[in-house]
Amino acid sequence: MKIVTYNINSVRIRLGQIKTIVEQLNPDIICLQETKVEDNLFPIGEIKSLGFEHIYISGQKSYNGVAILSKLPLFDVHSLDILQSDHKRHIGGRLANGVEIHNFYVPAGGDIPDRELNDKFDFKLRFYDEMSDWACEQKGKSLIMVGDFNVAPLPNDVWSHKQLLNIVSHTPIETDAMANLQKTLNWLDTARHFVPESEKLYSWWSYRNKDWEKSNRGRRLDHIWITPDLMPKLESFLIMRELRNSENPSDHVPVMVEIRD
DNA sequence: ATGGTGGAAGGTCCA
Repeated sequence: MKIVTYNINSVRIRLGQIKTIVEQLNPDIICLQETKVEDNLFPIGEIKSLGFEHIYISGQKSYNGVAILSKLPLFDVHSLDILQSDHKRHIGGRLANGVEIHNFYVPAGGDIPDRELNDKFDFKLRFYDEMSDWACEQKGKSLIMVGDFNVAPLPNDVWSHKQLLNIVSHTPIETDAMANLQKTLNWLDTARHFVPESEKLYSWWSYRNKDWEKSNRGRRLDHIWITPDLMPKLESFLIMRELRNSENPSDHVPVMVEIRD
């Protein structure tokens, strides 16, 4: 079973990228973030025609929005409202084999890395605390948690550890919050299971760099974590870097893991 | 200290 996570930054203008993902990876499940569309305007028909019979959406106008596109049915699908914000930032459900999939879009947190000066940064940190509380309640389950977590945890998850230590997404208070979440169920960061921590690894490059590939100032913001019981089933991992060069790309690229059924 | 780009909405916010 192949699972992809992709911050698509508007599902309606990037159906072509979904088609490319299907052609090149043929995933069973695609988890999207930042769909940026209300549910009644979601392009259900187009995505069904790409082979995803089961589509689960939790969208809102203009901002946020998550979706799970699946060839397999999910059960007890639900959308958590973390911090009662009305932001659509989670959708999850359970596969027939009992494994649960949870798709999160963690708040970006604004520009100023100070929770006193910046409400969005405070919101992000509280969101992580809520996720940790939620994870503690899931003890004993087989879980796959994916999404845009908006934190690059390790020194080689950013282009310059030193230069990003005070930049939102890589500050110690954020990487600590993420580490706390990771400790809750001893989550495995699948990317670093396959790619050693000594290697640079990114899933996002800003739109604001003239030549993203030449400057290569990336960050690894998109993650696929699993509970340790699933570790023996891991088959492969891929970051679909080339999609950053597609026509009209998202600033994120898809991240994929393959797990034996 | 600032601006660089993009999406959606719609005379601006969020990333």
